[in-house]
Amino acid sequence: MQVYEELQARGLLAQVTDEKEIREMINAGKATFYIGFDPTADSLHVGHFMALCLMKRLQMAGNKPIALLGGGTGMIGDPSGRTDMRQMMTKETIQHNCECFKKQMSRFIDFSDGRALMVNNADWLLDLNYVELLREVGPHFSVNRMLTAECYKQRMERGLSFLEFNYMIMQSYDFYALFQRYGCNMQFGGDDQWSNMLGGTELIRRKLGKDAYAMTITLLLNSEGKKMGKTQSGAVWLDPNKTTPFDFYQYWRNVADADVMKCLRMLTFLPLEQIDEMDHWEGSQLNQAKEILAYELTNLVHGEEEAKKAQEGARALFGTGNAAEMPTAQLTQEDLTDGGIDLIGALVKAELVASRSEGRRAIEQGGVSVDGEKITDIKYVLAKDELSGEGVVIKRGKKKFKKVCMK
RNA sequence: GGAUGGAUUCCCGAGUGGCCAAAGGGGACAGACUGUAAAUCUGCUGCAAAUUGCUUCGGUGGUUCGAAUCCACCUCCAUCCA
Repeated sequence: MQVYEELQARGLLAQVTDEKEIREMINAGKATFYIGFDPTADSLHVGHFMALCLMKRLQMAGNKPIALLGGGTGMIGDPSGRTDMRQMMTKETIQHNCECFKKQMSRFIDFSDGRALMVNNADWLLDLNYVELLREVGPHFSVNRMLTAECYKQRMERGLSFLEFNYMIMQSYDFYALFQRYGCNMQFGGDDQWSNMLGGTELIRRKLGKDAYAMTITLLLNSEGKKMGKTQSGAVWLDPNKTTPFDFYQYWRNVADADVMKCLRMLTFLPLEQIDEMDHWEGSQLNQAKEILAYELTNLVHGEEEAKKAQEGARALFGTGNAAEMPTAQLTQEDLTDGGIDLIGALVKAELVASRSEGRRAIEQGGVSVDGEKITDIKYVLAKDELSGEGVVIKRGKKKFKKVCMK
């Protein structure tokens, strides 16, 4: 099975400009393609991860990837699919974020010996002269048409600033610039980028009379139609300091039944035959599939060692097993009063609850246990000698827990 | 620039002088049931030294015994006109 067919079988492809041409080109390994990453945060998240995987798959098939950092487009902010305006970021933040992205990307993509490129659109966008740019590309964009673009739809109701309206033009200009500089003839991106990407192929055709292609990846939505990779507290990050490998593992371990197979197909590098075998699994057997999914992804993002640790820790908590790899919170002498700490305080210190009020509620509702024993007394105190050595395991709800011990 | 409407807690949204930490819904969290799933039911959802106290209703000042609510100014947003 060739790469295009594989992408298709995995359900990754959403829209393409010219199926036949693209299929031939990437199967033959002749494409130079780019994917843009706007530095909106100091870590990549799951959405980016999908794009990186795609990049890797295509690189393995002999195509040449260009990772484009949006140091310039980040100055504007992509309004696609958003209902509110993005916070404007300072140049320093953008610079910092670009550095972080760079480090993380190098883990996935082989940039050695020119097998892949990493460029920053700040290099050409920031020096553009307004009037020159207007004369150069302005005539090729129809405002009427831009306004009908899907990516602006939501914003037509709530307001769209001129700044953001220009995002499409910047992205189009990127493609045009990359085409000329590096012979980049294809652009990939999330499906929400479709109209922005078409802007680029259009511009290249009008300016240079040449063909360029665009292809989008299906957005990873759960069965409720929401973007996956988001939790109530924000995105699931690839940076272990922002989302611990254990939490990362748990996120995937906990996906809904309806979403497991889709995630395995779209996100992992497991052979399709193996995934197809799991396809008929049902009921509680799906838990195995979830474990595989969680392990595979944690392995890809954080490495084998972390993946194993996370799996161990999870098994220890939910079944019987070695508790050695549990996330731990350490207390210092200062946290203690009269040689102990009250349970509410310990919950707060271990970051299992956000405030003492929340901790109190959790205990009152029977959601807290210490070393497997449910505690309903809000005045419960942990003595110092309980905490020394191995410490105790405090569990809040079904899935949140921490080992608490003295430093 | 002009006219009108608006800004309330995580989100939507009621409240137009004391009965308001603020209805209702969503989400989140916890419990029951389960398979670390979904659905359902129940509880809960500002903070704390917790039958009480403190801080919240875009911002600043004012009126009042008392302000989310009234007044003034400011900021931002939407719609229409230019």
